[in-house]
Amino acid sequence: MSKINLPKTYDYKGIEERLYRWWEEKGFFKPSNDPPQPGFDHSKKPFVISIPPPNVTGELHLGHAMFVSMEDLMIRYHRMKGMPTLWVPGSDHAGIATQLQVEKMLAGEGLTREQLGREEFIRRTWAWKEKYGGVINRQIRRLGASCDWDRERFTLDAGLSRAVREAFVRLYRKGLIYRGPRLINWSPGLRTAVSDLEVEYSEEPGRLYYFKYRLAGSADEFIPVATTRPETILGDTAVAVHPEDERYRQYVGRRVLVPILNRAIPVIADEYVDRQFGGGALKITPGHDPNDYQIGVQHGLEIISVLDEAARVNHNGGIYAGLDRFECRKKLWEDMRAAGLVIKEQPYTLNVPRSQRGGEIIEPMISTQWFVSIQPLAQAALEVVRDGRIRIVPERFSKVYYNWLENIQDWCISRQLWWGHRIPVWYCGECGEMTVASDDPAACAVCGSSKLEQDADVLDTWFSSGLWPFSTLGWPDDTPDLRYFYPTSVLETGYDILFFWVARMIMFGLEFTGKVPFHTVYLHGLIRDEVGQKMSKSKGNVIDPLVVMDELGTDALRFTLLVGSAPGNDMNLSTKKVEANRNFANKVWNVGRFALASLAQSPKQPEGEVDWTLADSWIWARLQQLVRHVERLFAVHQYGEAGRQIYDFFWAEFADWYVEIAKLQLAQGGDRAFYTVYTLIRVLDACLRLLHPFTPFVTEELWGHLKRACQQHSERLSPQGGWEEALIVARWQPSRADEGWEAQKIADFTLVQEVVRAIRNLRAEKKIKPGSRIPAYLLCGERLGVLESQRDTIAALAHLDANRLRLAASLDEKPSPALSLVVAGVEIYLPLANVVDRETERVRLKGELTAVEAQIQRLESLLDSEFAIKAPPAVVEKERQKLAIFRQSAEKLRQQLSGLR
RNA sequence: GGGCGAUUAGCUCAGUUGGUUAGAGCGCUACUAUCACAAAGUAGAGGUCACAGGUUCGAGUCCUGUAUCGCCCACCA
Repeated sequence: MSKINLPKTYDYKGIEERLYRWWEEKGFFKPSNDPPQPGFDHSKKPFVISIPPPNVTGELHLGHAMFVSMEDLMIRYHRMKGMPTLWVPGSDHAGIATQLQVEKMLAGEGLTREQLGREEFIRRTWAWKEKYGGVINRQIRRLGASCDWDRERFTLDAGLSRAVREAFVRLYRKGLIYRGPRLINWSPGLRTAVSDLEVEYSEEPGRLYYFKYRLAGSADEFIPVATTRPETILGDTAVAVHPEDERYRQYVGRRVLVPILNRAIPVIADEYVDRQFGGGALKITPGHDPNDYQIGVQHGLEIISVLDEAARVNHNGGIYAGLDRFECRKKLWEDMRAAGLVIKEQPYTLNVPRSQRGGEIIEPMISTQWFVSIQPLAQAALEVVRDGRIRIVPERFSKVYYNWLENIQDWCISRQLWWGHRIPVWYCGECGEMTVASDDPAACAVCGSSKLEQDADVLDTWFSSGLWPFSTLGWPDDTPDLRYFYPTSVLETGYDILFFWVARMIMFGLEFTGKVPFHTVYLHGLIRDEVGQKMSKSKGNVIDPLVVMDELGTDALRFTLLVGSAPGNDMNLSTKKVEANRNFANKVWNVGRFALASLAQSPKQPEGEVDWTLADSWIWARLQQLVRHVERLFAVHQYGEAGRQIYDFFWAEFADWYVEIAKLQLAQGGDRAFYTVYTLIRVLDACLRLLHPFTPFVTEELWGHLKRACQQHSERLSPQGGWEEALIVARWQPSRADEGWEAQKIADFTLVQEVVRAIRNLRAEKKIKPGSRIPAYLLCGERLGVLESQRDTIAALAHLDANRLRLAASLDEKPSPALSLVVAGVEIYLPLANVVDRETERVRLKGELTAVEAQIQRLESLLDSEFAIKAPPAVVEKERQKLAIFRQSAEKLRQQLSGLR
């Protein structure tokens, strides 16, 4: 092998960064057809993805690595297909997460945000964002993300803030946003409202407390009631019983006394009450329980809040005012026990609502907040998926989506935070009326007073994320980007944010642009550790993608994530898998080295006509099949399966077989060598194109070497249409239909493979010295022509002595003594007297014969059944042929057996 | 309570228009420093495709049911 200056192992270090910088500097990440550029053509259909904006506070984790890999795959594929592609990057201001982060930093300085004041706190948060906010997107670059960084957006930047205000004002004017007191989920630690989605329920051991609700004006009558949260007794405004419950019917309409407080409240009847549970009666706390709230509203009950914003008991709690909710629970229960009101308590499994963010226990509370009337939006969002204008992949998630939207509650969008989009509503100090405006108003819209104060709350982070696909393209302005790139093509993300984000984008997209924001939703699964557990710092099972990229290369990580699981299915990741794919990258690299070295020694031009070998034709035919499969799989979003097939073809067929045969063909020199190099180059080039969306770095690097070497060598080696500037912008390998000759070549080559494998197998079994050249007879029957033409190949691959290799249709006198075997109807004899033991051979051949006879029997009965009549003729014919070959084989095995005697 | 997914080799997983000998990687066994690659090569062992029915000429694949595990939604105090 001539010297080529490529290292023996693929060394991604250095290559990845260099290539990424080069791609970016060259502008390859920008759409090939860009509205601001001269020659822009509006009629060309673009392919567009909006990135799921990672939290600006974030550090790269495998979830990011997953979506970046998947989206970059789609983007690179469509770019190579020649579509103008745009991948809009950005990040999310992540209200709560960021605010907590900055507060933590301040705490280090002994400061609180209250001490700083709102304005200064926000200034500090921006400073923090400028300093650390770029980390996540630098990490995303390392994955090879080919986003148009010139279009990078941040949910809190000026343009997007304007979009948020505009959206709010439009919804408000349409009557779809309202403000009012409602029972909401309150996070006492964060001191803010959160939406239903931000509450997670966890099963935890707790207690169920039974106690007496005494009837007013009666010394001994009481109704037994059970609760899991005794402190809420302070806010009870009724006791409910089932209307048909004989035990308590008599009490309905009378009044009972709230323990300790001795407030008199009514006994009401409601069918909601489960007679079987607890004492069969239900205390009603409309101020602190969602179900009780419903009942309270229906019955016109008083609603009493007993907790303040830190979940301490407020003035309504009488003597308990000022106590923390859990202290109160204890104290009140003790007092009730002392008062003889306690019946019993028992262990009980609770479903505790906890904050998705801090993990603290959420309190349902009455609070004045802003809400979106979600019904009309949800209806529209349901329709577009039902009628197929948006397709969700995998399809099963459509059902989940429907189910959620059909049961959706109004969305609480106000948060009592400082970091975020401030609600564009001003309250007049004179007349008290609201002014809702997209631009800061100078005066009250009602009375004209300038004494205005803006609402202190900010919007839920997901409100701005919901606008992302179009706000990033310039909405509410009618920009060229918006006109050309919207609606986007695919929205790709994890199924865990289907509700948080995807559904809201669909609702907002339809509402504000009148169009679906994307046509396809592709949902990937979550990444877990080797044994299927969620990765978490406390478990210590976290795999850091940055470390993996450092140690095994970006391509290896990407390929693993892309090929490791089916769409929507979770994936268990282990570094073992990444190692295997690192090995694959290395395999690609080394096939490349081989091709380049071969090229260096090849004749410049052929002198005669093209004369393809069987191997040449075979690999080409198989490549065409592969390209067609990949094309079909991509069309149905089966990217993993496509990658797997490319992997298998590349390794098990191209590298293991074609490259080995190429070595023989190259040794022949002349035109044979030239056309072998040509085939190597063409197939390698095609594979690099197919692999590029999966493993962009190794393919680009190798392709660059290949291109330069070919250009120096010969015009004849250029791909059709010439060499493109870079693989990232090269044409996707076109798929073409078979021309008719392929099936036979594949069948012929498969026979060669079978013969070679059979001989190798027997050699290994008989412990014949590896590499030693041994004699052989091949009795080929009607296959003589094919095998004769592959004589040298077979001899070399099976380590036969070419001078003592004899091929014939048949022989009257069989070689003996000899090891013998039959494969696909071909008889093979290895006349090696020293290893032949007649008895062992007899046993071995008998075993073979039994196996073949079993197959014959199976096929005979199959072909004798209705199968022969009802199955498609082609399928039946295939089985007939198999049977014929098995019969041949059986016949020959019998001969061999008798020859042993 | 409702819904979804998974169940295939020792382990981790593919297997999407149903086609008759079920694949990969890792691990395992034997052999191999030969010249693209030892991060490799060659050969091999290893599976009643969770279970029970059904549809079909034919089921890992479609239907029904069961079991186990996991997830989502709802939230009976």
